[in-house]
Amino acid sequence: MSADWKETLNLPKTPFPMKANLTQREPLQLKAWEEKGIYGQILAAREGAPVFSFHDGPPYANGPIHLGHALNKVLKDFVIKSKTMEGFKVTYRPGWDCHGLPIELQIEKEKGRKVREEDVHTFRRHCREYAEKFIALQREDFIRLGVFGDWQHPYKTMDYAYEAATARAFADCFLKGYAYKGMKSVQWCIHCETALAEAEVEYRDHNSPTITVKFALAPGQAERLPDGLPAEGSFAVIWTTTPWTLPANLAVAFHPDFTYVGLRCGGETYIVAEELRESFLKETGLTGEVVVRFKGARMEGLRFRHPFLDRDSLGILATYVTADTGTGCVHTAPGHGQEDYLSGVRYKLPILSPVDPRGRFQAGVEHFAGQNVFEANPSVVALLRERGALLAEGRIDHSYPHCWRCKNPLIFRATNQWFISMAHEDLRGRALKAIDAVQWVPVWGRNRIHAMMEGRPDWCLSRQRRWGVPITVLFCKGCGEPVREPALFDNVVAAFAEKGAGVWWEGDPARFLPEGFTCPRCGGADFKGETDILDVWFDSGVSHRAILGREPDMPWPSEIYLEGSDQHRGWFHTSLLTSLMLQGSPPYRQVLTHGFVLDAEGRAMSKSQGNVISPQEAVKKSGAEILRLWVCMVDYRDDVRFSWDLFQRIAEAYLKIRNTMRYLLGNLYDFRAQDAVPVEQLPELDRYVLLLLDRLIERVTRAYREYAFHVVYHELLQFCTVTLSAFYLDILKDRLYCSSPSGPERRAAQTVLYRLADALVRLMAPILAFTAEEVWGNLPSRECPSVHMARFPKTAAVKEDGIESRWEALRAVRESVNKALEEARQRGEIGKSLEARVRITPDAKSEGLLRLYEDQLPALLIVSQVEIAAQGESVAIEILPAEGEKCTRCWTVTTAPVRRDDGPLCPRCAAVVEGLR
RNA sequence: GGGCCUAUAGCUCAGUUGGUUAGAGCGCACGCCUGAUAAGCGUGAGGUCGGUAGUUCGACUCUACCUAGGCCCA
Repeated sequence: MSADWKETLNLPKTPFPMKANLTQREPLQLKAWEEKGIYGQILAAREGAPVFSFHDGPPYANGPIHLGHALNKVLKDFVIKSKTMEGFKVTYRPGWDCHGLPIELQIEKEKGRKVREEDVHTFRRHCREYAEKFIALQREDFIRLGVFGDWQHPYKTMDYAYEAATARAFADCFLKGYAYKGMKSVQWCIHCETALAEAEVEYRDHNSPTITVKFALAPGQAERLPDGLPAEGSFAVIWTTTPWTLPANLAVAFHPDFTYVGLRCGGETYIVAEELRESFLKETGLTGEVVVRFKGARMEGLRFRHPFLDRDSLGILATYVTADTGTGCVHTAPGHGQEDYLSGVRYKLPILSPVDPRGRFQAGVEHFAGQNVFEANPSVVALLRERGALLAEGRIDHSYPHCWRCKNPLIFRATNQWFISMAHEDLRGRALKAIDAVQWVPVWGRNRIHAMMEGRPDWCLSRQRRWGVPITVLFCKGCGEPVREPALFDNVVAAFAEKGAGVWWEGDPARFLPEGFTCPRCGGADFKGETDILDVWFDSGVSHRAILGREPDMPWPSEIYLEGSDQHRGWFHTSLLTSLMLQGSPPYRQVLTHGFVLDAEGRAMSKSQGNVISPQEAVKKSGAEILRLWVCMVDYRDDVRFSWDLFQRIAEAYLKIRNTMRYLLGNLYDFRAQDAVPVEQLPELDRYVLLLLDRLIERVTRAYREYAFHVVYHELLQFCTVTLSAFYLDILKDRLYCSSPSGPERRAAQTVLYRLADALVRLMAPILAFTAEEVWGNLPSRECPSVHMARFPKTAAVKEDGIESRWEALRAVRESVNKALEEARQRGEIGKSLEARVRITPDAKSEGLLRLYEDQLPALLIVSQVEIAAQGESVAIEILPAEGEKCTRCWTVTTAPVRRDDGPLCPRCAAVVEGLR
């Protein structure tokens, strides 16, 4: 009768649960962290350490966070936690972007149109409260993800101190000569009498007149014309749906690469794009033949006569000219169209827009003064007909911009706006140079932002809005000159810092001028305040100035900016510009970008597609840890996919890592640091595994340094599954369970397990922030209260010649034996591998190795017996039933059983049991 | 329409300067174990490397075009 030997085995024991129960456990962990002030403790633990300056890009304080936010903040947390574990002191002060149109629109939506009548202070208070509400909401969600930072003191662009810093930054740009006031064409509602932002424009169908108009070639250009184009009686023919913009016409645009033709119709020659010749003839009912062909590029610089005004219209080139409608010659009024405006700027044309805010032509406009522009359309057509310039007219239904509020059609109107000049002090050139001084990850980010910087127009800073930082400029009422008195700005900034930017609208802003100030230009003493506010991109673009360099732990510049790749146009871009204006060099040394979160099919998530998954759902389902692991696993430099299927897979991978850690802990319940066996006394297998651990540490810490977090994931998981679970730990079971509890064999194994647990928990801590802490608390001993205060593990620098190649060969043998065992198992000859006896016939190459390790092979292969046969031609493996009797304690089959009343034991177990008495 | 980018097994990733039968983990299938047990182990099946054309003795790797998708513009 065999006894129950289980009592005599050292089976794993641990309070560390197999089931993670993350959704319940994480909130408790967060609470514990909060109670002991983990973030402050970490910083305290790094007192005196080198500082790694990290600056947070502020998300917009609107709406709950989505997966993109989660991706961004978790990546930042990886950086912060890993840099901290590298030994740096890393302060993380999160921020929020609070001003701007989206919040204004939300307030108008929530409170109705009446808020538009409210005074600016009440309105701004609504906006402020709205932003606060979402900051609180988003903050909770970010904290829930396990992101450490100074959540009690985030920066907000609406903080009084921040608003003051923004105003200071603008003032400096202005005083340095970068900011100027100029004209720009914007979408304008003549009913609401306001400029509209892109988000406020709705496209709906509209019925418009269409007219085909000829512009005569101005005289005296014969030598510049393409051969065959008559100097007299030639016309460029334009087509437009907005006749009323003709009084503002200043140019005719041609596509440089299109082929144009001169069409002889009666006595006149009409210039149209060749591709549109047929539709032109059809539209006008004319017949004609081609007399000349030339490229559009030939038209540049030619002059045409305005059809009813006494001025010329310039021939210009533009690649936005299309060949699907019209004539290929495009009527260009820089004051009445976005593209027209850009062309106007390029060709230095005036930005003519002789229309008042209510949509009426201004007094000086010949023929149409005082008329509403839409109502003026027929008058313009009539005048064209009268002058013989009208070749055709008709009507068209097309998509046209409308005001989202009053639903009326919009017009493009040039208005006065503040700009940052890209040319002043060679800002553009310096920006392009600065881009090359920054390290862009991935590298293509450099080309992306470089192209954007190269092609961008001057930065329009003005917004005709209320929720933002005012442009604090005063103009002399006498001569219109803006005041450049530094004391004005000092006063404004001081007032903002104390009471917020809202004070600009309290009373006369001229009160900020020094006593008795008069206009240096005309001596005037009356001043008028600017009413525009700053573009929100200016707010966030000066965050480096507002936040960095004010305390020693957050020096300027930031080591790194880390945001989505859309920020090449956004925050990276504006921050670079402000920094060059204010500091002369970039605000960051390195810029990392991540891609966007897509659905399972690789499509963008959108409400209309109904494929949106929220981080809140994910956290609720499986816990923040799994979401963090998702962020870690994917290569964020490209777009990343998210699906529940994938999420499930990650949860399983998590369990693998968790269980591996649990197993390590479970075998350390009776181990203390002083029980450790010196490395040189460890069995070779153990030393080999420590060597593999060294390799892992090297690879993982390098991956962290390179921000290649997906490599961390794969390395850790690979190590847990392949090296530990399937190899080392499986082999170790016998030694751990069956040896004498405090004997050298078991203590050696435990020494390694402890090293493994200690190293792995540190390596995974930046990613698995919750689980690592849980493991840390279950280690036999720890050097600090939190794993997040600890450092990354050091390699033990195990150096042993040949150990690796020998063990790789042994593992190859193990693989072959496993195959053979499986075959035997399939044949029903054996069940578990301990029932087997393995006969290996070595070849010349392997014999030495096998004989050298002969006595270790049964343990290594987890079989009962191994026999090395005489050398053969090639390696052969035979599986036979093990000979002898099964040890009732360790289940190996032994040929030398020790017979006892309570069943046979193998000699090892007999000795151990004896020792236990 | 333009700029930048992506495309390797069902999923997440490796694939060095172009050089043998393209790798791993997960998942899946089948089996073992029942002393990590809502665990552990083993074996196996999965890929015309998005498509087409080219350069080359040779292309997942280089070039062009195309397709699908992403971000930013227009």
